[in-house]
Amino acid sequence: MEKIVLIDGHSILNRAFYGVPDLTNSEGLHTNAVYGFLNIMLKILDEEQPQYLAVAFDVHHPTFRHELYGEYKGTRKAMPEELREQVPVIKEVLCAMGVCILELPGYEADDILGTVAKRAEKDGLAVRLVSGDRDMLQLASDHICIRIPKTKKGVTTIENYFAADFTEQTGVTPTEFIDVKALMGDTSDNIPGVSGIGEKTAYALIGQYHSIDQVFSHLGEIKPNRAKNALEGQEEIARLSRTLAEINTDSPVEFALKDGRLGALFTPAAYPILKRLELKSLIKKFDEDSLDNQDFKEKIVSVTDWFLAENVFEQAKTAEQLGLQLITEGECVVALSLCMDKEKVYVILPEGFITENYLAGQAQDLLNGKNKVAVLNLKGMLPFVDAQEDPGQLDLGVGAYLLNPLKNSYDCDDIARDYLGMTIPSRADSLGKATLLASASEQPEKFLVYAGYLSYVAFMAAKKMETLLRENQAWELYQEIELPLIYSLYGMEKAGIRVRREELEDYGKRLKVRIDEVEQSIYDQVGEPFNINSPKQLGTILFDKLQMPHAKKTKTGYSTSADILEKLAVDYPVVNDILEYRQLTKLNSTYAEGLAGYIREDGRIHGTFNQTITATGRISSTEPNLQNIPVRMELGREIRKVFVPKEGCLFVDADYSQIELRILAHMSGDQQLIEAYNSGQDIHRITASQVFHIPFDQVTPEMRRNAKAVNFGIIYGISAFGLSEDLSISRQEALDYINRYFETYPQIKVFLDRLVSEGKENGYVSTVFGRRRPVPELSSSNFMQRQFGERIAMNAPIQGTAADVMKIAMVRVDRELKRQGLASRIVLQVHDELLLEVPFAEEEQVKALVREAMMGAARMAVPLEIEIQAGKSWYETK
DNA sequence: TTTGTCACG
DNA sequence: ACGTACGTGACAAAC
Repeated sequence: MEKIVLIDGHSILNRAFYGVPDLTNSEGLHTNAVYGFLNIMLKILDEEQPQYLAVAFDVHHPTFRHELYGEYKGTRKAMPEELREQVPVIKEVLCAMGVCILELPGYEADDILGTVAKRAEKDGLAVRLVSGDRDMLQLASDHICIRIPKTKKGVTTIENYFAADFTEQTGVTPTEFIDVKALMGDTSDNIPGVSGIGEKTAYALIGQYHSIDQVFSHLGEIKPNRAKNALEGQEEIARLSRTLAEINTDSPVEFALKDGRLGALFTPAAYPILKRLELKSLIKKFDEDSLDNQDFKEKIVSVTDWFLAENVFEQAKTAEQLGLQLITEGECVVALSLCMDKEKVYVILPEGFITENYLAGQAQDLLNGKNKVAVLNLKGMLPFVDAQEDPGQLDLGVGAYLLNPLKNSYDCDDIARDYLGMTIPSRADSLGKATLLASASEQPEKFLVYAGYLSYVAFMAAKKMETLLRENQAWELYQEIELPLIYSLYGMEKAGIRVRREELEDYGKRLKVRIDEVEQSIYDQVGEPFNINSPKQLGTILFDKLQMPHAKKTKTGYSTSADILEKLAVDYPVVNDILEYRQLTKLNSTYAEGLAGYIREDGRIHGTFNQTITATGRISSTEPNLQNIPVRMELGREIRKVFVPKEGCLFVDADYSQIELRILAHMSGDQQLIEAYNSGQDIHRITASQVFHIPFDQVTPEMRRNAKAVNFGIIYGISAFGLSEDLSISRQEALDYINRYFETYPQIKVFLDRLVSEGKENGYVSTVFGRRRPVPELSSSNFMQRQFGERIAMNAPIQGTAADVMKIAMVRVDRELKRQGLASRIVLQVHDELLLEVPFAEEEQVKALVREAMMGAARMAVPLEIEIQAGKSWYETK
């Protein structure tokens, strides 16, 4: 028997929207409903293996039901914007997949589905009708099965109803269900029903009399009296309700079975759409070979002959513009990809006389040459080439980051999609999990496509990127800050930082001794051993077994975070031990053991500094993260003793003092705050004195602490809730603080309001140096999201300007070190702090140089103060 | 792979 | 009624 699957489009989209957690692609487009819809559809198709498929949608148009009954709502219910925007998207996807879409003005999807289902049943097909809406159940029969997906905790189960299943469960037949609904009404569709008759009574009546007609014919004998009275005189309204509730199975829908013939869903047309939606698990289902890279393959010239390679490089040196990527892995050069016109791409492989060094040398010459060279990832090439920064170098990854810092990657396929409108396979699409080296030898064809695209995309996107950067007032930012910064960051990575391995191990051993003690003590106090690091187990022990009061819950269970535990610690001594245990195991796993794994042969840790991660313009640090080495607690701070300069050197550590608050003063132009800074006094104390109208020398430590928290709050995009949490005060008190603050510094209020309205108007906010951060949250229909957007709009320009200033300072420090011929070098940047490794003899010179470079990085309405300290370890520089 | 927690600015 | 301070990354546990 052949089979057709019919899907109620809006209903399933709706189910998916509420069942799948919020999901957006990097353009800020919501995709959760589309994703959930496709998953449900694929699951059903997989189970049913039908020959035919159609999806019905409502059209925004009054239906015959509205004509009958003006109050009828049906499907024209309010839809959140996040869902509404996904309606055209799912249609686009289905279209591209070749799925038949049915729409009929004047009829609802239900009617289309009912009509097609009945026709198909008559033609002898098995019918599977997929909907989230129980109204559909009236269509169930021996051959029509209604399937209702339910999502609980992310798991989708599907309830199935043939006519018999339905009757068994409800006691009425599917057709009788229409009459049930007519009596009880439906508030969501606004079907009136008979007032006074609820669900129970409706089922009972129809179960007994089988139809509205019969109910009213036997009105006299109906019990209880309450029901009888309710029904009296309501025959007309009941019949109207029945007409509204009944699905029309004879609507003029044009559908021939062959229109619904199911073909391959993962078509080349669907590929770019799912790519843009960034639905990774679905993209995986595309068969790579069926996708069309044919045109591109014809452009690729694979070069393994030295003479040919020489010839190509000779040509490249005279090309005005070229795309280049040295493809490397570990210490190896895997290939060089080179493109100088849109018709040809060279992939040059190390083989015979073409050595890895030769390729690196050629890449170096091209980077240092006169031509404009576009690359996807300059920092990745620097370990292999000795290149100098040059205005002709365009790093597309960094460029794309400046144009939109919210993306989660800036790989070749991202650049191709966003700047060339091209859909090309990602590395994983082409090569899977294989290494580059393995791919080059084991799947050379696929490797050539991957490698070829790298320089091709760089070449093709370069002009567009430069134009866009100029249009966005980001060109100067790129040229003056980000490009030279690539070299600074590489310098830090290459330098690394020396770590005393043995002392780190000793530190770890000391931790472990104490961990064992505390662990045992916790088990003794609680009465049983358990995994203290498991929030779930810990929650059970504390809040179920020991019956401690649980203030907050996360979505999966009790919250056991430090701020909750700290409140409990007053009454339950064991909680203190748990907090200590947490602290100790954190230090041990992340720092003692974690860092040890990164120490290289040279006794140093060479982390990675990422330039294209953060939304605000800061850099980030990974493998390991050297920007979150403990400092606030003494025990953690001890770790800094193992970070030491090399022999003959000391550390010079310089940090900006309150750079963000100073930037706030500058950007807002608030006279009061500017004067406060120019007075040179303790800023939080002045704030306290001015906000609370207290003489400066009468400010108590508590007042100062509160003022400091308010200052922080302002920078984070103030909210009464956040401040109240931070200070453990009431919302009202927090609000009073904020109001007083704004009375004291009125220009700051004006400034922050301006940032929000600017963000709403432009869709982005900017730093002093023109770095932009889009704030799509500001146009969300969700109140929380919008509020979040407002905080972002207030914070990003401040945090981002501070990041800009620090980047400028780093570039200035590097240039001065070089100009003055010094051997000192920056080894770490921690947002407002620079750590330099300095030969003894250079200490004073470097201190002066760094001070000048950092303080002079930007001209502001308030001085940029720095604190500078030298020491024999990072620990000593505080 | 996601969640909770916690280290930093 | 909702459920929040801004920006990161690593680890262990749970899914």
